[in-house]
Amino acid sequence: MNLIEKKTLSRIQKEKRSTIKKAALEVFSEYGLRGATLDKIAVASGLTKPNILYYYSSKDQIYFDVLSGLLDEWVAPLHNISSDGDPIDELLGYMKAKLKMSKQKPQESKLFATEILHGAPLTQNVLATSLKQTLDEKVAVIDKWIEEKKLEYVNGYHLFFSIWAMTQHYADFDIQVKSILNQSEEELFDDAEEYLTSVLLRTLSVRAP
Amino acid sequence: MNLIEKKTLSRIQKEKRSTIKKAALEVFSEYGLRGATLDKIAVASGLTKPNILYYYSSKDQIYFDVLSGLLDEWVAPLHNISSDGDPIDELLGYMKAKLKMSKQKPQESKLFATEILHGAPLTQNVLATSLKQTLDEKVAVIDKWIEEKKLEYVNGYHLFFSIWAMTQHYADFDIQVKSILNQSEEELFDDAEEYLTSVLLRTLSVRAP
DNA sequence: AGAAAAATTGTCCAATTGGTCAAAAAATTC
DNA sequence: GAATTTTTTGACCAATTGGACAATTTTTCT
Repeated sequence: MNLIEKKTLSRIQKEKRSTIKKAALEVFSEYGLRGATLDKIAVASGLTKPNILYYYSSKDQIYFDVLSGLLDEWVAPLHNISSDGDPIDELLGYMKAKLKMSKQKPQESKLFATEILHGAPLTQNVLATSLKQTLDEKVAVIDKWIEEKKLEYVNGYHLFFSIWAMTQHYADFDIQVKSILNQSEEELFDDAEEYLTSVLLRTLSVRAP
Repeated sequence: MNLIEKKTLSRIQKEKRSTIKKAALEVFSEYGLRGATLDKIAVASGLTKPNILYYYSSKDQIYFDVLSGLLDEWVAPLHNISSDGDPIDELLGYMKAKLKMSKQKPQESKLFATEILHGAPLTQNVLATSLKQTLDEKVAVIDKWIEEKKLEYVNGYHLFFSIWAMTQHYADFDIQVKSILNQSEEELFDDAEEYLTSVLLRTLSVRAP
């Protein structure tokens, strides 16, 4: 019986797949696709290697499944940007949601970063279609706000790029950040939020001198 | 004869090591340390595998050498920030220098990013000492500028983090950026520079509303 | 309970990989 | 130009790795 094609998964199947995915996220985010081994995933999950291969047909399949589950979650906060709201509130809220994800889900952020960094072999499709479409919509919202004089002019695409870059930096490069700042994670992210809020506020609400 | 301990390298040694490093940078930046293989480096360099191992005692040694050469280059622009100059000119200049590096040396940026992302096994020392020291100095310069009222208050550390994040994003995540924007590299980096200049100008020169 | 299906595992295999080594080839030195 | 040193390479090896598979155990269904 091919598990992949089956529609309803049993309790055990759901549990074990979830266990495997959780362990795989740990291992993949630390070592990348090629650096991760089935043995490491086996140890991390408490299962045997053949048992893992009973639930997934290959290492690549596990990687693909983990990453797929991640993509939606990663793009989700974008959908919460409402064209009806106050532009600055909406964009500040988006930044804060992204920063929160960096704090609470650094492994996911790192896995995603590694994937893109190494050429997005599995996700290039999604990036060029689904993500692009969603982002185009949100940039259109920004352009509309600008036209309605609710927002100073700003390049929408690069605005989103910079929000992604600045917020994810605290997850992806945490080692660097923490080796420079000797703070608790709480302090660090509080300072980061204060700084990013300030940057965004100034960028969005003031005409360039 | 142990090449590592020899002080003067022959012409051939210099050439071959340089060839190997160049090829290794390509391979390491695309696949990471663990994903890169000696065979790939051999093909990319046009040398045989044992010949590579004649010049470097191990794959890790090559990686270490490539990364070491990179670190200085990567931190270098920081040194050009002069406390005598105009704060905004100095920081804008720094941002532009970093953005230029992202455009011209994406492989180096990606290799560095991968290293940090995966826990900086070889560079954590340098980060915590040399980089931290240099950055501390430059943050002190910023704090001095603020005290002298030449600059509005800004968190110096997070300012640098955000400059790093925003500029390196265009190299490290180029696949994502390019799958969203269908522009030539020239246009893309021109727009990026314009946007980042605007963000930085507004961040540095205007009191938050 | 007993049959059938699903889950688990020990054992094994072929491919890849980092690295060795002795011999050959090329360059350098005298 | 012969001797010596340096460079290059083909052949090889041991370890790791992704994965196959048959046998066993556990769960599910009637």
